[in-house]
Amino acid sequence: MPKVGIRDVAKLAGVSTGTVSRVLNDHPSVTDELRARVRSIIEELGYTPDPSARSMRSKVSRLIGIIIPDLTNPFFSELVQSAEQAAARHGYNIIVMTSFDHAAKEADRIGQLTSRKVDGIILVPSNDFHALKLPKGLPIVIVDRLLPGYSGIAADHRSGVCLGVEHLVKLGHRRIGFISGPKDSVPANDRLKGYLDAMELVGDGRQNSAPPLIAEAAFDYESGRSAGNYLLARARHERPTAIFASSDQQAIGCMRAAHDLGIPIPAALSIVGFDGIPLASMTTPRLTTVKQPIQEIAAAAVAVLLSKQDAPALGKPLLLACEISEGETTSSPQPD
Amino acid sequence: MPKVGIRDVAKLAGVSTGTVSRVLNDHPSVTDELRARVRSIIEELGYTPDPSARSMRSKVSRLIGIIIPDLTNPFFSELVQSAEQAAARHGYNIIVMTSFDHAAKEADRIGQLTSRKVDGIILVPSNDFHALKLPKGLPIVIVDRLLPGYSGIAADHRSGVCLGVEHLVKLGHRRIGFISGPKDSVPANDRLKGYLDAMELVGDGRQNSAPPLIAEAAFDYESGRSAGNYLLARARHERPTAIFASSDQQAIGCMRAAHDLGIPIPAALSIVGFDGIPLASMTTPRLTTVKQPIQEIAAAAVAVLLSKQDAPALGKPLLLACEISEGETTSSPQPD
DNA sequence: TTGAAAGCGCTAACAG
DNA sequence: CTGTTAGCGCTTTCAA
Repeated sequence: MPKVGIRDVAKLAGVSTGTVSRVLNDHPSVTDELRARVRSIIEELGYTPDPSARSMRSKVSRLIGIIIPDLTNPFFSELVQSAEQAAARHGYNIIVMTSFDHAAKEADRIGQLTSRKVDGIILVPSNDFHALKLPKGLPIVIVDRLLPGYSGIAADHRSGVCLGVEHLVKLGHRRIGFISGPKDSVPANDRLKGYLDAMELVGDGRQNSAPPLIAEAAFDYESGRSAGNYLLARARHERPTAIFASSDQQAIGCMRAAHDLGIPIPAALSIVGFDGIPLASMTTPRLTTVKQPIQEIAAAAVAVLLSKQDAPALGKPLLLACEISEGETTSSPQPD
Repeated sequence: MPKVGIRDVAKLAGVSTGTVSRVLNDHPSVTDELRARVRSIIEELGYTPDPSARSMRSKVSRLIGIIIPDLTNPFFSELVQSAEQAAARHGYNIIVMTSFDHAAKEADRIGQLTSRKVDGIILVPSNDFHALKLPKGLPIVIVDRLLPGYSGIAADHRSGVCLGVEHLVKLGHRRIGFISGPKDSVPANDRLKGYLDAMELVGDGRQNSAPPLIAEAAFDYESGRSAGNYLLARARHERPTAIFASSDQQAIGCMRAAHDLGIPIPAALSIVGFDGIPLASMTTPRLTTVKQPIQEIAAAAVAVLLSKQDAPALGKPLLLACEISEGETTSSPQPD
């Protein structure tokens, strides 16, 4: 089968290759009649334009690159999946790359994507990221881990966490612990701010001399477990009656810590997580969590890229609202 | 900055574009001296060849497509990540696509990848997959869900499950329940065979009149939970003392079922899962599971593709060994 | 071993 | 509105 090219179509339709090309690209200046004829021939021949040739001439590859720190993280895999769907709706495909939170690898990947001539990049910056040198001319949108000085798209972590903590407050909790993320992470700090916002309204209900109710940790399970142990290993009257964790994985680790200490959930301890990954609904008991609008974030990122309005380098980030997903790890506190 | 092309390099090096091209492609017939000179100029100019132009002439895109049913499934996301790494080591990039277990979408995606001129496709076929019409000439390797009549690469599910069940047997279990996967799934059936293999050696220790110890289910959490309820909702003497689940998610669902029925794990019920996803080590108690060699599978798939030896259409599948990962959900059975 | 030159399949001026 | 034509940046004969 001698591969069918644009000239075959042109010949059979009795038009020039130029016209076929214009039909292909939905150029307005083609008679409806011709357009129809060409379309049917294309159909008949099963012709598909060669993307390389196209990209070479037009500087458009219909390819979007997405770089994330770790695909094993359910949050990111859902992000990628959502981006893939959004892109597919526009005839775009996705090249995925993993940076493993390694700035050098990340820079390399950006270079690869640039030379591949992708039409845009969705980037979740690595944590040890410092000087981002964005290849200019290439639209790039920062997602989730917003960088100070760059605009981007993310969930509104601050108000989301606030929402979750307020939920606990409404249930009657006052001594509410917080497991934060790594302190050099922008989203982690936003989440911390959300916690502080909420706590300011109610006071934290503990003596000034009492140990702090905030534990810093990485976002993973083990760190959450350690942080949970730290927060819970104290006398009952100064132990938090509820804990808000900055990630679902942390929350689940914290559940483990509580379990090992013989603290029943939610009877003696309420726990709320953050992220809303599938995992959250597979724990026993099911985790109450603040759900990030992952699909919306991905769709917005793709939309920005396709609209060619390369994200204004210093504009305001687009923040999307979270919502609470109630599970079985929250209840009113027991009287002391 | 006027983009640097191959002629710039050629000019500066005082050679022809042909020579530069040959250096780029490691063509043997270039003097070491020239090769060195050209290389240094390339370095100096920071020249990177245009993949589109390259691909157009040479029919090589350095792109690999990977189609999976669902990126949200941790098994697949790890597979994709591993493939990405393996590909990157060879200068290849990955285009991901999700089929959502939808045969039509899958066919469409295969078409897209074909017209993108990817150098190969890694395919985890959708479940409602029937007639796969593989575009010939395009290397494609079937992974995980092997298709009868096609060769491919997968974990050795059968012997893996056998391993897990034998582990239970060694602990002293005889009444071992099994949660199978959907019956039209090849891997699910392989896993079932592994269970039967192992049980044949020991007998299943139940009266012939007793209800069967096998429950069919989808691979997800909720299905595992239902199946667990089914297997456990019976009198103690005919209830299994151990359950092997065909997936970790099922196993976790089953843990939930046991919990709700007040059956302590592992004291009154041992559970073993299958897959070895990160999730398995985040449950309380930690899940004992049979781990698939995901990285090896991905690496092998990429290797097959790059070696251009398009997987022999009817050859024998390559089966990679699983290993057991011991958690806290298994122990010897309590005496009745 | 190297250079010269002919395209790969398509798009985008430029005419008409 | 449509046809003609000149390349896009590279690889690859074909000669030298």
